[in-house]
Amino acid sequence: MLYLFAERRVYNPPGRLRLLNMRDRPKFTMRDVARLAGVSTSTVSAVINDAVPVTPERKNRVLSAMEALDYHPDEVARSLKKGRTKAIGVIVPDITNAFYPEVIRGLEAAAREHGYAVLLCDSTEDPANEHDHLSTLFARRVDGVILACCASSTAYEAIVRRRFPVVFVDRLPEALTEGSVSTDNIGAGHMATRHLIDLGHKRIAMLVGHLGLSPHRDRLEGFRKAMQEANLPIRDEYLISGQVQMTHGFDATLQVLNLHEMPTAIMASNNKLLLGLLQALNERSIQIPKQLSILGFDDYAWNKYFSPTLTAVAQSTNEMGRRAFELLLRIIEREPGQELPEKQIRLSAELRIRTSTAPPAN
Amino acid sequence: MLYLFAERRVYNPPGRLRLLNMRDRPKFTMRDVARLAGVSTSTVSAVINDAVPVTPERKNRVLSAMEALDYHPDEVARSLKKGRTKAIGVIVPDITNAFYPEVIRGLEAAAREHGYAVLLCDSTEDPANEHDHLSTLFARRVDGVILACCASSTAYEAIVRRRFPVVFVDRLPEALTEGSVSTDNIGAGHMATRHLIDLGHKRIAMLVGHLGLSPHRDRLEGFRKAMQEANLPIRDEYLISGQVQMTHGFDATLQVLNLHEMPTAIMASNNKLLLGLLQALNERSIQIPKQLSILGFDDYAWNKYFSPTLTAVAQSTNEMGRRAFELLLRIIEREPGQELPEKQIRLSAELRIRTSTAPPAN
DNA sequence: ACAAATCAACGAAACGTTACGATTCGGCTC
DNA sequence: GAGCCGAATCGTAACGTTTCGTTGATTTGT
Repeated sequence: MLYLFAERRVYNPPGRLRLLNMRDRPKFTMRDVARLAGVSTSTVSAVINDAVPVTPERKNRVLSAMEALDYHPDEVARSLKKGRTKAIGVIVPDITNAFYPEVIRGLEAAAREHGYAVLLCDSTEDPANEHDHLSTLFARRVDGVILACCASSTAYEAIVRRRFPVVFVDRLPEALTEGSVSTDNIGAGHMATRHLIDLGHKRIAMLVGHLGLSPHRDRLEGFRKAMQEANLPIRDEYLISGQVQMTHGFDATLQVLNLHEMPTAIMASNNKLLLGLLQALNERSIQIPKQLSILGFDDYAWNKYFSPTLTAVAQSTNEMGRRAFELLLRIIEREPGQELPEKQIRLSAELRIRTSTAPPAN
Repeated sequence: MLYLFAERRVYNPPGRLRLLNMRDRPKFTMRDVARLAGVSTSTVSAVINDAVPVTPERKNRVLSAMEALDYHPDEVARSLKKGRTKAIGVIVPDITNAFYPEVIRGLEAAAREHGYAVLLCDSTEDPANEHDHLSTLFARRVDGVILACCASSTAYEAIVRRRFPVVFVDRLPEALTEGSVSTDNIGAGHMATRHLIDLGHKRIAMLVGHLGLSPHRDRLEGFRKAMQEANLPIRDEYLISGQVQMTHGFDATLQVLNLHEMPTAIMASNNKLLLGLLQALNERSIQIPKQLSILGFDDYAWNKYFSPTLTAVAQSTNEMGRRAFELLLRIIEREPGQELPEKQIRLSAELRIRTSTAPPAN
């Protein structure tokens, strides 16, 4: 029997050279370490993964052999063998929107603490890109995905169909049954509106953003709730929905300003719409907050340096990222039967009152 | 001989079950596709990689078998076999600095066009983190690395020692011999200073940032050059260096304002220092540009909405990312002997003049 | 008509790990 | 001293691909 295996060598096609794919310096493998330490590869593996006990003497021999050869286990081979890559995919709709880098920072730190790598994808608000990214992430066998989906996303079905570990952040698909972490946007919208109502505003407009995106839909719902509670009329011409970029904020603002009864306050449902709003008001030389109060969602360092300083609803971006990863990890590691204690996590927002909101003029 | 191999089966330890590591639905492999299509796995491989010719009839059989099983090649196995992962690592010092997401967007788009995935790492300006990230990227066998290094980085030696494909972006290590893409920061500093000089400023201060970082060092050099050309004195007390965050900008500004002969203009060497500068001026109620002109590096959408609007030097962030990837790709794919036509790429910056700079008061 | 060349397809080894059954070796009990 | 046990170690198959030498079948050249 030993003979038999020895014989196998004979069938190595002769004259085949072992080609190194490394550019120059040969990389060492477990086999080299094993040879140098005078043990089997299994022992080296045992030392690396320290699951199985190894006597201290041998362990040291292996360790110093690893040291001597500057050996580092090949994660690719390990992934193939284990069926786990220790990598996750993250898809965001627009990495130049300052909101997402903050989420990513939290997420990446948490991932790294657990030895996970992050594959970053930017869908540029295009469902086709999102779909492509998802395919390549699947092909690369990531252990899970964190997804802030874009409008008309088809990702949800694709993922659920495959029962792939996923956590949605910020933007959630409708009829969600998977894990998610998001801001309590209904509460946030309510809180923001309530602030304006408390100041005495009755005619409040909102640059709603895209109704196909859950944060915007929810903030609108919060707005409606607050208005109804205060018995204030909700006027359709004050609610401008559409897209989420700066130019849309600009156009929407002009549309509102051209109404023959102008609102006394305008809220913008994200930071890019807010910039468009500011641009339009600038152009029309409208004074804030004398003529008009304004309020935004998403709060960044520079909001404090606009003139006037901007009242805004701040989200816990860093925590959102961190919690999203932690939830994903639990989903990845759970046993088949096991259910999760909490799947839909909602983070509360915080209103930061500055000088862009004030009681209305009249 | 055939016998011999047939015999091997016998030595399969009996009773060993093939464990699926998939959660539920079994994933299909090339073998399944081959069986269904009635061809060998090599033929399936040939179809997938279409390097070797395959007759149309078989090709179609394979294709429809792939379709039927919803088969997607396992990139992990492919990577192991090929010794190439089609993945690159990107290390940035601070992803919440709006500069880097813009670079990343360009980079990621270019990478995706070439089928490369991006492993994102944030070193949070800490060389120890940077070093860790580099190790895990090596272990994961990425094909190359794009690196914006942090101060006191030790990455350079580690990479050069291993002869690992790398492109530095934005922040370059000293004595660089590897590929790089960066802004012509000397030119940018010169251009910015020149603009202030042309307006009539003679006493110009600069929040220099960190002298261990090439962009800051270079912008200072540009400043010096412009001052010398104009025969203006360079006063040490007007050049405050140190760290690069907002608080440092704030402190540095106060330091300058407390001098008994104040400058008539201040430049901030990055966007975070600029925010600190604004905060300090706000606090001291100093009017811009009446009492003081200010100018920043890095230009973002919101710079247009500060009051006054901010004059700034804009960099080609997107292009920086794209070019960095393209250069890295050439390095990865080059043959051992071959040299590269251009290794150190410098992108020119653009001065955007707005209302925060004006002739000095007196 | 036959050797040589071309071509598509196949089979098996190999990439660098891990998993797991088999083996070895003390130490213990009776 | 035979028999047994557990712990440490070993050897090999397997993960899912690609690579490449080999094999027939078909075409080409003379």
